[in-house]
Amino acid sequence: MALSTPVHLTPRKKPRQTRATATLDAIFEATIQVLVVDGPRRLTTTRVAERAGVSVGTMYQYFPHKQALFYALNARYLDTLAEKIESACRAQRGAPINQMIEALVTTYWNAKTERVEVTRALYRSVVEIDNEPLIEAFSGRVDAATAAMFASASDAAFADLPAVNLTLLTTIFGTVRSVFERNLPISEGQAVHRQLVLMCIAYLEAVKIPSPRHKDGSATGEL
Amino acid sequence: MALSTPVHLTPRKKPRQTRATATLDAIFEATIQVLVVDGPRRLTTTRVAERAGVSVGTMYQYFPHKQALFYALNARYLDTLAEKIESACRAQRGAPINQMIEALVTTYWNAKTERVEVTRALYRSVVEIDNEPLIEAFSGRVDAATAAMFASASDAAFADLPAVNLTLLTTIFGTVRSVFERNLPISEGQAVHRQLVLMCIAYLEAVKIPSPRHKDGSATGEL
DNA sequence: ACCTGAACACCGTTCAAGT
DNA sequence: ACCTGAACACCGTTCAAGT
Repeated sequence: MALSTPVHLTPRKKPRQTRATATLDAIFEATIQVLVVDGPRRLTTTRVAERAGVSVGTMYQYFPHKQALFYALNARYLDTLAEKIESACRAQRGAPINQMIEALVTTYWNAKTERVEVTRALYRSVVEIDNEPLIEAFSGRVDAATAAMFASASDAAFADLPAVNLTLLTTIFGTVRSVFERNLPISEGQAVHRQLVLMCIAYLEAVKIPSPRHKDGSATGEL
Repeated sequence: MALSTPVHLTPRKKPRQTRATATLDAIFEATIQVLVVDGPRRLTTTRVAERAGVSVGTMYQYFPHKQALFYALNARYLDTLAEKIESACRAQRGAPINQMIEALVTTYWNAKTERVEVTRALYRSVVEIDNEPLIEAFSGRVDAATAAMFASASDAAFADLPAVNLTLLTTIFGTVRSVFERNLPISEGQAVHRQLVLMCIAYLEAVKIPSPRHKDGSATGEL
């Protein structure tokens, strides 16, 4: 289930003693703090080490370079996020499609807005790393989870499920990111959140092939 | 019309001689090239200067620091992009809403995919700078242009135009960014493009207050 | 098995000197 | 009015020495 990682970005060692585990946690925590307070550009290895209460040398025992630190941080974060989405999708199996969308958007939204500064810091830290493998692994997991969910919808089917699935995910993830990038106030963010749900529902309504037990027979899927 | 810029990010001087103008152009061009070829992390001031055929000192006559270089590059880019959107919106005044959406999405899409590597490089360079003022200025211009366009639609009106407008822009911009971030192949990108148009149209259909001369009277705006 | 921190290479930035 | 490039401070990374 863990995200795959290219060799050159792998942590140098796994901690074997409790002292080492504590050190690793301290380094991660310090990285987030420095990222949030000083921003990615002023994050120096010395500063992170200082804040974590270890020497620079120690950091380099666990991470071959600064990049690897950001990489590991994002891997951790995306792993947790993918798990949340997977579990939400599992919980929605067989539900009506509108409820699925509502659950998906809200799960993602809440995960991102839970700790706004951390999310923003991570969005910005991503640029420092070659994050394609991370994004790919994350996308693969989420694609699979949501596709399975949509396929199980009680009131709709889709002529080209992969395309619909990809469009929905790209739209939802992108919209949330856009809200962060524009630094929208919470109230406007919430408005966009609600509108986004409406938008996804309207889209699905337009492209779905209604299943027999559903009354509405308005639109046919045109892909 | 130009984007406003905080003092500390302003170029130090405007070129007064033709030689200086050529130097500035060379620096911008070199920056893009290094960005595309080596990536933002390996972009050093020396390397840009070398590629531009000037000394480091010359660069620092025009830009007080590396950040300012990225900033100016993005300002230029966003200025051109805003102009394209504004002109597309002007051309659509009074048109039916579906055609507006098609034009808006396609204008933005084409501008971003015209030179894919440059777009990607700029997306990545943004993290190095404090780009909030840039995004704000750009968003302000585009918000105004699209809001005016939608308000002039021949076949629809909206109960809460600002919310609809914000949602559409956030969604379109975010989706395009997402496509780049996921590194989707062109064919899938095009598929998402088409679906995105469908999605926006379905959304507008759901929230619009139809104007009398339009035949369809299905949905009422629910904001 | 894990930690330290001085030492080295390289990059951002400056400024006295040039045309 | 514009350009040069050696010089300086600082940051990423290493490694010999410590517990």
